[in-house]
Amino acid sequence: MSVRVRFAPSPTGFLHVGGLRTALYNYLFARHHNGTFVLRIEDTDRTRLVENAVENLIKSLHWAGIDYDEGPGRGGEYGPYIQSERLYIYTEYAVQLHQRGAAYYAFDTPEEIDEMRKRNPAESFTKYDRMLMKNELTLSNVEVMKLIEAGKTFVLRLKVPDSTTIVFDDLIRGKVEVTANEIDDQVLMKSDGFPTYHFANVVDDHLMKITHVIRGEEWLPSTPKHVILYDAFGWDKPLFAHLPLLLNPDKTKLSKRQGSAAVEDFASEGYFSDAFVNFIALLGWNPSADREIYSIDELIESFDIEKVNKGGAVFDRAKLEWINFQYLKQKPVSELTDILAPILEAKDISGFNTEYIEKVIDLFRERIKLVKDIPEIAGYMFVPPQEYEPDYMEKYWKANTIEILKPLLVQYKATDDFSHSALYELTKSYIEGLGMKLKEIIHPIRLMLTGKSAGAGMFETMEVLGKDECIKRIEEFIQKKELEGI
RNA sequence: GGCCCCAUAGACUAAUGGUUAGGUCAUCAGCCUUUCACGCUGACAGUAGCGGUUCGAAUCCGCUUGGGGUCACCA
Repeated sequence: MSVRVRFAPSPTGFLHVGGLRTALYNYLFARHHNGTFVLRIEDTDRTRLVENAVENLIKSLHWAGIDYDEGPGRGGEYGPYIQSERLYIYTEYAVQLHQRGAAYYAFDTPEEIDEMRKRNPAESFTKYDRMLMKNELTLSNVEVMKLIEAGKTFVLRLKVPDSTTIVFDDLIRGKVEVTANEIDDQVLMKSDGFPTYHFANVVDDHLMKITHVIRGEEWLPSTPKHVILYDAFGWDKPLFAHLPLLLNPDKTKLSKRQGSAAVEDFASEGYFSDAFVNFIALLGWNPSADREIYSIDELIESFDIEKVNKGGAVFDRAKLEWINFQYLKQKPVSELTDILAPILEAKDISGFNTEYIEKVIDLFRERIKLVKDIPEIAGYMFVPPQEYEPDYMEKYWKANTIEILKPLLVQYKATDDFSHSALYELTKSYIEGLGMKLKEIIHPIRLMLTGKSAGAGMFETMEVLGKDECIKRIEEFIQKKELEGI
């Protein structure tokens, strides 16, 4: 039987990083087994619907390079893939489940249920008390009919079997056991006619022939309810695999409160999607541990759901940045230019051709974390420095600096070869001829050209900046200094 | 609190009964040097605790401790 897995997010906002990891593992599993990866939208909570959430979800998945075989916008023979379009299906199966005696109708109002829960505040577990509430088990058939005819709303509840033990196998955790007494009579169909997650997810996974349910660990406690449903319908169960959670630095479930948890934020911050996926993949699983950088094909090739860790993994930004940097070093410069160009444009920096931008990128790619850092760290490559670091000035600008510089400037003007190696030779022989060290002149030059103490190699920077620009900046700086001197 | 899950250094992980417990990030130090980075070299640092099984335990079992998840007409 061929493998079929699904990613089933609810469209309540943006794709969560944890959601992306779940999607990724499903994707890796499907591709590894030449199976099918389904995207299903679980939008059965009408109170939490968010505009454009589905589009955002798909956009983020697309950014990450995770493509699905069946789902919204793509079709497939088990559609529709949006649960709100499948209501007639759930209704049908709800009736069937009721006929099998595995579920019952209940007429309690939310207030009555609240009251029931408050009745035993000391109780550690406030299960729906099926024998004390208003439902089919406590009312006569006549009373039930009356309530329905009176237009009273009702829900369908799962009739959890008494005193049995629910057992299921988890691919990652092994055998999990829960006694049925601990399980609540879960609402399956809400009074608005929509199914709850628990019901819709079981019906859909069955109808969509899902073979492996790979989802976050937060679903582990409700899995016994799902198992009861499969058994009540007499359906084969899929295999379950509950992934460890992604954690905040304080070990709680990864949330937006502690830094970013939305995939699109990382995209807009400028992380590379392949680097991000690489990083996420290694949170909870590692193909071998002898290296950190893996292509998506390598991840697919070696993915093994049974080797996924059980414990939660802290999302560590420092490691993300390091991995992103490894990709940054390797990327073709054209790809980086495509990223930088619009950023420059947004900052009203224009008039630079691609060739120049590429040179700037190569000069700085090992000095930045993200491409978007370039305008900040290397703004002087595009606009002459507006200010000069006082400390740096203090340290390297001496009373005689201008006198030393002037003859050198003449030589710079005279040379036709403004390559970094030629500049190096020229400068070095000049300064050593004065009995000085190279660094004694490099710092003043850096100051005049960039205003900053930190930057790329000086002569490399000069080469990229170009002869005209360098001379212009030096002359203007000297002029200004001399004016100040008067 | 009940139930469930989990536990290798600050973080991510490897080692599925036999290794001086390996790698990576972070941190620290040194080297390189033209500043900042990169790079290179090295260092620090771990099997939560206690019992048991075994010739032998990070690995299997139990207890304790710690952490997390979950207990809705949310997913």
